[in-house]
Amino acid sequence: MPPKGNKRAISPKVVARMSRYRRLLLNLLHDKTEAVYSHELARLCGSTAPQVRKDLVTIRCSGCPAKGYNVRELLEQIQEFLDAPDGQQVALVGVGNLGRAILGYFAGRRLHLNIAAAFDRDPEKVDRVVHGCRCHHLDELASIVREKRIDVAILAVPAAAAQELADQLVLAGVRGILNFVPVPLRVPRGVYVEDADMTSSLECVAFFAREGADRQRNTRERHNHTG
Amino acid sequence: MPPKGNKRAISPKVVARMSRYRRLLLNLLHDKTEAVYSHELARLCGSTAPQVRKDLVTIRCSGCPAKGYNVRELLEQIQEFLDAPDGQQVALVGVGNLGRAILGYFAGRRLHLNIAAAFDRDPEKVDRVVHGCRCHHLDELASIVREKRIDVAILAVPAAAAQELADQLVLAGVRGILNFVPVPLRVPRGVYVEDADMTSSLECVAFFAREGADRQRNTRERHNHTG
DNA sequence: TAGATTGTTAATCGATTAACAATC
DNA sequence: TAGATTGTTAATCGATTAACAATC
Repeated sequence: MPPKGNKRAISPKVVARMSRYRRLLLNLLHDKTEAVYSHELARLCGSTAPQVRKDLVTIRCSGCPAKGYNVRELLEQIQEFLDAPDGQQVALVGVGNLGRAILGYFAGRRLHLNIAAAFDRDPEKVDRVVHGCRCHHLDELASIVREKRIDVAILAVPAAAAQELADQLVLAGVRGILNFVPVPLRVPRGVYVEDADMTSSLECVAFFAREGADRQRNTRERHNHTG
Repeated sequence: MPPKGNKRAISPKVVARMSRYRRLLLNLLHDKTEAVYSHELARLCGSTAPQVRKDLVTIRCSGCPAKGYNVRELLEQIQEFLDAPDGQQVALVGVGNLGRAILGYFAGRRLHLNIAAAFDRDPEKVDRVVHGCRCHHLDELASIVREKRIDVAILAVPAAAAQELADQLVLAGVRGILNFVPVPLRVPRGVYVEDADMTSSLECVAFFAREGADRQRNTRERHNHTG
């Protein structure tokens, strides 16, 4: 029995969809579109109209039957839902091939998330600046995480070091980890881990490429009769 | 109503878990462990014993109450389930920061999946070899995909080019796409797409780091009373 | 008003979890 | 036999989907 509390629980899937709605709404705003219907948003993000409406109700957004949803209003409410008022600081742990690519990837984007520090054990990397982010030695992890009030971490280290570093991160105050290491992390309650295991994902794609199964989203396409 | 057919459908989640079991079993084999119980596997991969047993039943693996599951046998059956008999060829489309990191990541691993070719539009990258993989011009995509019998693709290109390239890939015979581009791809039925949207994942982690929600897996920890 | 959309409430679907007989 | 595990069958849970009254 989950505690439920006074608010209904938000599932990771809902948050991920919010993130996608935000991106689409930014595009629509850029195109000076003033209002959207749920079925338009659904088409743009590969979902369904009822799903979109339900998501928007979840975060107390409302539209009107005549015009749909006001893009600017919707965007503001989704931002308010997704973003911390003062932004959030992120640490990258592990500056190998993948770590550097991740830095480069996020450096280009204007997120409310800021990669405030990177960490590695390799002296070659320490004190260098990669894609605008300073790399520190792992020894400084706890102090810098505390100092910069970092509460999110991206873990991209060798498998053998993953659990130990996760423990250190949690001890230092990190409450969420995006885990690129193909190792299941054990974390205390209250800490959120999302696995981004590329090997597992690729093997899954290969399996269905071979076996020819559809994922559910494709099945839904039938309902989006547009044009 | 999904067609169901004569075999029960396999869900992506099951396949992803199989991939994780495989990795753990390889470790166990390396340690010369001969047999495992479901609860040991469950602990190692952050799942539950009934879940593991059900998964193994799904692919017709059986264990015996006295010894659990034979590691070597289990591994063989999971390999048979996951891997194509003759291997599968993969194309990487987009050799930017992320693309190169992906190449480096998979180059180190011995998978039954082989990244057979990379593609980019940039003349600077064409004909270069990155992490052991030759980079071709996008113009050659269709011919090389057909020639090398590639049926899986990793998409890591700018958002604006994603849909067009996905269309080309599908036309050339690709049946599965691992999509790192934060754009929903429209593909015909029978083509499987898995989204690996890092921005969305990171925003999700940041949200729960702030809101302090547990993911379900953490809740399950209570059942694994070990030691 | 008529047509289309919103947002709620109920129904369906699937996956996870629990319970238990069979097995070693 | 006794204790623990396997694998099945039933129950629970949550999320998605459908149905419909309210709204513009």
